[in-house]
Amino acid sequence: MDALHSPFARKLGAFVALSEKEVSALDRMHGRRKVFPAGKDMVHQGQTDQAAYILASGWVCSYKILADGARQIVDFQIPGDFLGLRSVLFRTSDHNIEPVTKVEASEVLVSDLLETFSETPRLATAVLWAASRDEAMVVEHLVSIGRRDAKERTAHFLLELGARLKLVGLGATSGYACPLSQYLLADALGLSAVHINRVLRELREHGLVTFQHGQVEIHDLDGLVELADFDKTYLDHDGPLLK
Amino acid sequence: MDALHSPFARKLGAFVALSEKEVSALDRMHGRRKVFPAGKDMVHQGQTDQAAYILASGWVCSYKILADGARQIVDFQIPGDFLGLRSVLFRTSDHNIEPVTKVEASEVLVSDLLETFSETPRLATAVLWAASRDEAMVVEHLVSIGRRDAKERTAHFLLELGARLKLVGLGATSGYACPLSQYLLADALGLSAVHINRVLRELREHGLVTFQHGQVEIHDLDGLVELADFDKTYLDHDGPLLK
DNA sequence: CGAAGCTTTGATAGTGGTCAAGCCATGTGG
DNA sequence: CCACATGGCTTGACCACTATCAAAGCTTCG
Repeated sequence: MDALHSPFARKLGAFVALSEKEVSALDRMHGRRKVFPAGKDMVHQGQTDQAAYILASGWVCSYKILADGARQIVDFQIPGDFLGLRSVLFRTSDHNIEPVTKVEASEVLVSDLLETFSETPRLATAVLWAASRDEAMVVEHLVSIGRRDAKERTAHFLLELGARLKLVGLGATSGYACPLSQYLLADALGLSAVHINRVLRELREHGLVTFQHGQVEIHDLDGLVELADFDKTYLDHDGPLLK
Repeated sequence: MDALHSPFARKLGAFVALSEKEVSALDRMHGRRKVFPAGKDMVHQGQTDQAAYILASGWVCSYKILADGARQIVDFQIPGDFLGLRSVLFRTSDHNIEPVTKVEASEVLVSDLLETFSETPRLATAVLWAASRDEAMVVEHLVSIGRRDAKERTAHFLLELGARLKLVGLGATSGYACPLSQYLLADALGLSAVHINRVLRELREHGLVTFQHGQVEIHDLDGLVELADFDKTYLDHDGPLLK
């Protein structure tokens, strides 16, 4: 597989223009490749010593369960995303990770990671840039749940997901394939599955987006962006930010 | 001032047992001290090149404003907390920072920070540990807003704040001084100020907590912890985790 | 073919928002 | 020293958004 077309390289390439040397350093960072079946937790709350992974294919979600059984999904990870970078460095995991689909992921050893960073510092910048973007997304997610109503929140979510997928070559501004059930959407957006269903219908009836049969089709990008108060700079990644 | 009693040293000391050498290295990291008046933004969304600070006294909040004027507070920072660590390293700030009270903060130069880290690596561990805890708190905040009702959410918030304050010597498990208005609480918890008021009354009437005249008094810790589904390990920091 | 999971829709109810008004404390200016 | 303005707190009335409960249709899969 051409490394430049691996989701991870594509994503980092959007931040930092990568030389051949850097791309091959990226490759060497990947350890053993593992496969996880859908639905069976990869990591549990309180688990220690788990590895870090780079997602090669498939989607996973990170979530927490409350005492009353309610679940809140904090984030989804898609191909090219890092998994458990922070928990491997500093703490036992404080959340669960579950594959949404069948997942392929490369294990990353901390030692390899650090070595790569010291040899090719621009990669360190790129990885930290990506991590920082992930964090900003959690914050945006918090804002969404706190201050946007169900329709705005759903619109924002679908737009953001689209932007992320486009970055790794898995989607276009016109739409993308999305394996999430309405239950998963509900747990991510802090809503009930029933209500998500109604909201999706409304968005569809207003000619904004369609989400059916695992496919998101964006029919009115500007309308969605306005509804969601979406930061368009997320969408405009024509070239690397750092040459 | 005895450095061990500075909030920042106290906080890091809860993670890593600090030697005298490390404490003095911490001191040297502090740059010029600045004072900010309450209510006037220190940092705006989109601003670049702002400095990082360590809060010496006073409280600040980090927030975002939506197009319709709604505000979501992402986090409060209290003495001993780092401010803008991440945005100074990687990006223009994507949120605003406003002092809740008059604030004193020491500027931290990235160069000094990195130098300190390479000379006393255990401090790097401690700082990153603290940063990682802050991130975990944002996630917990997300979970709260997404899946806890107003009463649980408020209880959780007051407990967490208490735990954080205790860590830097500004509170006890029985209560603490808290300069937040009900409007600020509302914007942090994703509720309206009116509703916050009702919730606080309920919590008071149930004999759980009192929050009046800038003072939080915890009357029934166990009851609160159970109501909020609060992770008690936050509370139990008798000694450093890393000797 | 039956089971299981996901989607869809209706009916009902509750949590929390909005609007409005009054109260209290503080601070400022006359 | 009083009058007024300001900002925060408190309460009531009303209503909207979203949850919950229930049931039915659709797919997928063994």
